[in-house]
Amino acid sequence: MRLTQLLQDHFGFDHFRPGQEETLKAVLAGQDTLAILPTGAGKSLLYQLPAYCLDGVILVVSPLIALMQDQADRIARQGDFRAVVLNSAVTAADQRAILATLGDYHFIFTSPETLGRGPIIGALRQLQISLLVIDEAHCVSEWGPDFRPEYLLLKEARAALRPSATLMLTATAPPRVAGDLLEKLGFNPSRVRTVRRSVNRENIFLAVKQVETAAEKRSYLRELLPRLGAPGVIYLSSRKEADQLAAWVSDQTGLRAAAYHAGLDAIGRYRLQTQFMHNELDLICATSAFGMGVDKNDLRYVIHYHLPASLAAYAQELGRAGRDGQPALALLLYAPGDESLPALLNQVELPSQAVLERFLAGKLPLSALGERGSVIAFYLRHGYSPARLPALFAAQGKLAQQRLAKMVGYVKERGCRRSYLLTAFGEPAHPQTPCCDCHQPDWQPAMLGLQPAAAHPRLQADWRRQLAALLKLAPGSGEDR
DNA sequence: CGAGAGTACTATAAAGTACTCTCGGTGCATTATT
Repeated sequence: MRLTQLLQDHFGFDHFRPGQEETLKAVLAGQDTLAILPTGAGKSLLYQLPAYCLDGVILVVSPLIALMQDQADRIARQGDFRAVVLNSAVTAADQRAILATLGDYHFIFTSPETLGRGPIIGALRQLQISLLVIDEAHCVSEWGPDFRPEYLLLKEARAALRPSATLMLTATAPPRVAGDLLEKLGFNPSRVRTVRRSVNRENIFLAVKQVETAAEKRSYLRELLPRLGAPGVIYLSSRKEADQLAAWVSDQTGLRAAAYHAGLDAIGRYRLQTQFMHNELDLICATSAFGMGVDKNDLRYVIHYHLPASLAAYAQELGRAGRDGQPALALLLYAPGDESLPALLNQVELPSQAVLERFLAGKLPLSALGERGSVIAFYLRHGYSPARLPALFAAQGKLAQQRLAKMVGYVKERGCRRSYLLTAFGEPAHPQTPCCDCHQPDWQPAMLGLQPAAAHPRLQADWRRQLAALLKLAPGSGEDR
């Protein structure tokens, strides 16, 4: 078989991983394809290998510019192809030079925002795009109108570029998200080939711990974390609380913890990721900023201190545990009322129907709407008729509500969490052993095969005093607060 | 929206009350007026 030959010759593998061959065949036959494959399934191969068969440029749209250069470098290092990056990190002079010689490249990596800007589409239109790749395609649905609206302009970009085929890649997309993203990209879903592998991760035990207060969450963690092993991740929905929890965990358990969120600058992020990769940290307390591009396959647990806004987001985040196939734990801590924060964020991020009506009636200037005003302005600037806006935002708001309800349903589930998750993703229920806390309410880390973390030289809890001694300061004189 | 922190007030001073304020996530892209 020719594909397998290419795989051997250029990548050194004997066999495709599940879903890869089916996706490649569809793409090479010119079919628009949505590939929903779990993490670690080798997604970049899905657009690298076609380069050996197709003439023309492969255009990859990806959400994080921080990862683009790395992706391009990796392809260039493999040898046979020229890859280039176009985004705001590229100087204007370099951009001009690249645009003038765009035909020399086999791979072009860019962001939806850059793609949506004038001259680049024009230059790309002169080329034959053999494959348009939309990486992390669930972002089209999740980041829809409010967060990164340029994702909705991909529909027009695709129409303008007329690629021979489009390949959409994601690790998690329940049927509703899949349908929504296809629609937002202007596809007729029935004419798109969907390759879907199960979201089930058999080595991950699923559990929810219901408590009454935040204090109970902490005392539970103090008891649990030392028995879980390392490394692990705790997700929170606020930066401040991530900072606080990291400090508290370090103090209370001696585990080496740090906080990761968008408040860190690029250097701080890089430093933390590197330390974590080298196992110089036991756990990271993170917001949703942590994830994409984190390539650590030995996470023993993913704990959610707060409720994610959707089951898709939860599946994405918990799926980062146990990529090595070894036992891992996905635990969600829940206190009554935890759903109010995601509910609020859902509500706040979109202009309300009442506000929209008053704006459309000319009774409210955009300038009075703050950030929501700029979202409205964005769509008007891009040719959306004002009359379409209420429906666009109403649909998004409803979708967000429904997603959150599914997430709450997971917490309340009594029968089998795994089956709940699977059915939400359109798969048959499938309990297993070990499975989840519904079947094993008295589960313990050791029963799951999780071992306590190796002890590391404990950080001195009273470093302040030690430092004072070192500096020969009188006790207390160095104290702030 | 609504919880929790912070401030002002009172007027023996201290501590309690009422109030106002702040926050609550993700990342592209930024290029200029008095």
